Amino acid sequence: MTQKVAVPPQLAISTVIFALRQDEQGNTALMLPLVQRIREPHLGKWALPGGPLDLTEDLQDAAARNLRETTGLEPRYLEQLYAFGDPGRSSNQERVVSIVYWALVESSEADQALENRNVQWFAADCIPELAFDHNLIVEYALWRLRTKLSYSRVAHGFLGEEFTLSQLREVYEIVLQKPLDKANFRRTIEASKSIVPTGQRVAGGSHRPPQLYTYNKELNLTDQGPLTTKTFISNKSESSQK
Amino acid sequence: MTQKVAVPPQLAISTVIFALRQDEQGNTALMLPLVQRIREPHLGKWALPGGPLDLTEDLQDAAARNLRETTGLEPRYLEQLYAFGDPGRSSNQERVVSIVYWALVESSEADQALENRNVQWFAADCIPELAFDHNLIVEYALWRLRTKLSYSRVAHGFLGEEFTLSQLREVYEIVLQKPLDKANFRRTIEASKSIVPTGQRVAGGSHRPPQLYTYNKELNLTDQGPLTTKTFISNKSESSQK
DNA sequence: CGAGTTAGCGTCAAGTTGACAATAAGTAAA
DNA sequence: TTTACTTATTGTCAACTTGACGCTAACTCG
Repeated sequence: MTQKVAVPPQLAISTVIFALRQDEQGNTALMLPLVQRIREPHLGKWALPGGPLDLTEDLQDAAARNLRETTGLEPRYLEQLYAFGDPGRSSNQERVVSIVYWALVESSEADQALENRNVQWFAADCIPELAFDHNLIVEYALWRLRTKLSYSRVAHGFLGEEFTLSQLREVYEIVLQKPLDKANFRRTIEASKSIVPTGQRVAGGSHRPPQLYTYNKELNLTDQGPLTTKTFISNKSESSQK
Repeated sequence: MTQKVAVPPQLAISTVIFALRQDEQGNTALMLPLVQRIREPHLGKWALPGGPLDLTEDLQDAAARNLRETTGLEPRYLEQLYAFGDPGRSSNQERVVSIVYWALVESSEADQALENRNVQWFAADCIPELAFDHNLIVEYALWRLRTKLSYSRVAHGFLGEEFTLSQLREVYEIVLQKPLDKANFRRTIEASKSIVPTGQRVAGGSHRPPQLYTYNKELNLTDQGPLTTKTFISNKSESSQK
């Protein structure tokens, strides 16, 4: 085997950012932002946002910064996905180990996210050929999102502070790509105690006004990794006020 | 904030190795090997086996090597756990990001594992104060093992090629620390299709001879990380013959 | 006021789960 | 050889969960 490298493995952080957003046809779809590479290797190809790790920066902070820098948004949910480190996944000149995070951002904000020649949003089920092993990474992140949605309560990462059951169900339907029974969905969610009615209703629709709910902050969702890792489910109140 | 480091973050691999083994009282217990640190920082404390990443080595291979070097054993199951990278988790002099794997080794072999002044096995529920953040890591690995045992079929990582349902149930009972109903356990496992009867029985006990089973190799257990990562459920036939 | 629309509740059958009783098939003692 | 004992394996039943689906509630709009 040839000695390919003279420098130690590089460490990088990348982030798979999910949001529900309008696609070209105006339908709400699960989408993610990609950046176009402006240098070799893989110049010109689309890739996950990411970059090297700052020397004194926490891994998760780096992922959040990363997200902020490419989209201008704050994560509502952020969790480590996996560390990818195959030799040769980057190029033969250098070895890069990427610690990848996945994030959810609020849909209402995602529509105003940065977008330009270098940053573009793609529908999750319609991703072009990406640089490096990023197609694999996106696949895995998608799988994790879908799996986690089913057994955990991460869906509110897409929503604002308050939402109706229908909105919540819509999130599930779009992400899982299948229709859910209204009544059973309500039953399941209510049994999980993960939401609390605010007492307010949404007037204005030409139908019975729905209850508004908030997420139950008492409840510790499920694992987001080891416990010391700071829990990253932001509330509106923590970040900037509208 | 002070500039603490002059060199880039170091990359290390560590492994949490689980086996069922006889403890001092002769009971079978969930145990793991630790190594004593022979240099600063944390000189003298117990720590997870691990070391720096070889330049051209796959992450998972490094974990397996690691395991082999400290215990002399081959992993029967190996999966990435998490990447730990808090600045300051190692020392103020250097920053180390550890990619941690967890492994299962076969119980029958684990009893013959290497053990000396530098390597010692500890009961999982009785771990001393460890170096770095390794107590946290062990806690998390334990949580993952227990969770995964319940919804996935990793238990055979502790067993040989053939085993009886009682042996399998004993693995569950020891790891989950609670008794399980014989009949219901059988029903659940059989429904999962994860085991296949070999047709052979174990004679010799003063009771009805039990069936022997093998794991169903057709079945892809569950996620061990992204799909390209080589699946690491070794069969006896792959490694050395007894 | 009636039509249209979504919200929210109720019901039922099928499937799953936990507790536990009953039978099977060996070995060892009487 | 028969009986006692032990674990294996099968069976049953009630409680709970899940999916399918219908019905009523409460709005707006024409």
